[in-house]
Amino acid sequence: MDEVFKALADASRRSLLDRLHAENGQTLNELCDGLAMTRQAVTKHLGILEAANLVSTVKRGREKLHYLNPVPIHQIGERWIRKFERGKLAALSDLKRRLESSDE
Amino acid sequence: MDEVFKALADASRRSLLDRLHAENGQTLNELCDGLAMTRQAVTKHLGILEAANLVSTVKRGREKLHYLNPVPIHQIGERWIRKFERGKLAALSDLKRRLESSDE
DNA sequence: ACAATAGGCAACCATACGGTTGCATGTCAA
DNA sequence: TTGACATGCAACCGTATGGTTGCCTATTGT
Repeated sequence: MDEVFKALADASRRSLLDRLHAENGQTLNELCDGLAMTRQAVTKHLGILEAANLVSTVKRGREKLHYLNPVPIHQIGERWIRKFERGKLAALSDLKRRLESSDE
Repeated sequence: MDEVFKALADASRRSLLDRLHAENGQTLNELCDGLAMTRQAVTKHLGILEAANLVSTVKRGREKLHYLNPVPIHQIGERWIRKFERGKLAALSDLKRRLESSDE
């Protein structure tokens, strides 16, 4: 879980996920297109995404295809974000009440 | 958005959010209890959470009360995670198909 | 009034991180 | 077969990050 959060912390990596979401199964070079960084930098990012299980790869000849794995993202939604949604209204009214009472 | 992701990337900070979720409106010292780090370290973490708008604070006398703001968490769920859930099944079957075809 | 309590500020430190360059390896196509 | 293409590996670099220590300020209870 920690690895997933850390992987998602970087905007370049989130954008890579976006691109895979738009078109799945891209090669390294395809994913490099238009990005203002070296291929090696992208390789590292993809490595981190793969280590976090957010991306799976398949080698096809001399190419490496990258596939998005949305499961960890989904799990964060289910196991982490949902927890905070339950208490949301209560927390907000708490906060509001507290902020208002500070004017007294 | 980026600030929120970055703030959530650290396990200590997520645990602070958890503690505020369990009991809202705690002081700095209360939040320090049982944590294996200095008060100053916790202060920094809370500062990052506050900068990301995940925590709001109210000063009451010499104490500072910390309140969870679940809105950014909710937004990540809505604006970011949901996007990937839509294509989830398609992506998974894509991946499955690709993995299987690599055995051919 | 004043000691204790709650917190703030700033400098410092080690390490992690994002990125680069340079070179090596493996695969395809003519 | 050999050159071009796709990727891998490793060393290196500057900066961000998480954490510490030391000291200062403000509030409070007695």
